[in-house]
Amino acid sequence: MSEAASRSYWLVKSEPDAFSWDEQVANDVEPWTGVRNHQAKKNLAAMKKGDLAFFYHSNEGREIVGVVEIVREGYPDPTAESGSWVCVDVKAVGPMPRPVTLAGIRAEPALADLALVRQSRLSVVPVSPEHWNLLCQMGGWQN
DNA sequence: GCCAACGTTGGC
DNA sequence: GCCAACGTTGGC
Repeated sequence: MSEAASRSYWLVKSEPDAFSWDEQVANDVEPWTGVRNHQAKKNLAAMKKGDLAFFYHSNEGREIVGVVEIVREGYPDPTAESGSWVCVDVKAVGPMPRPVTLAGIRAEPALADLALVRQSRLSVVPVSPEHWNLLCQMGGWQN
């Protein structure tokens, strides 16, 4: 059983005005806080150390700009007073050689059922290994 | 700037 | 428990 076989893949969104890829790179490791949606919380809670996620710029850019690794699994979000929300820590792995735009994703029939496309408002979504590999190819990312 | 999708709130 | 009103997200 290799590590890759047990690894899960995700996509997390951030508005570059609020928190950009450049800031992620500068900070290296960053707590992914502020998620206040139950479906997104469920996805955060399911993340395991070593999982990888695409870093997507929503609103401005609308493209996958980098890859991050989950370095700390779900724990109570310190920015939530109730203590009932979840965050993880993510570490910058590297930038997409060629950012994958939303337009490019929509133009690819094989990605029609990607959660990013189907549930456009959800900020933390799972990515299947098949979709991950295809998106990596499109972005010139060496797995 | 507009609008569609969707989650939340509050009246009944 | 239903549903209309409203707020937010995010694409275009």
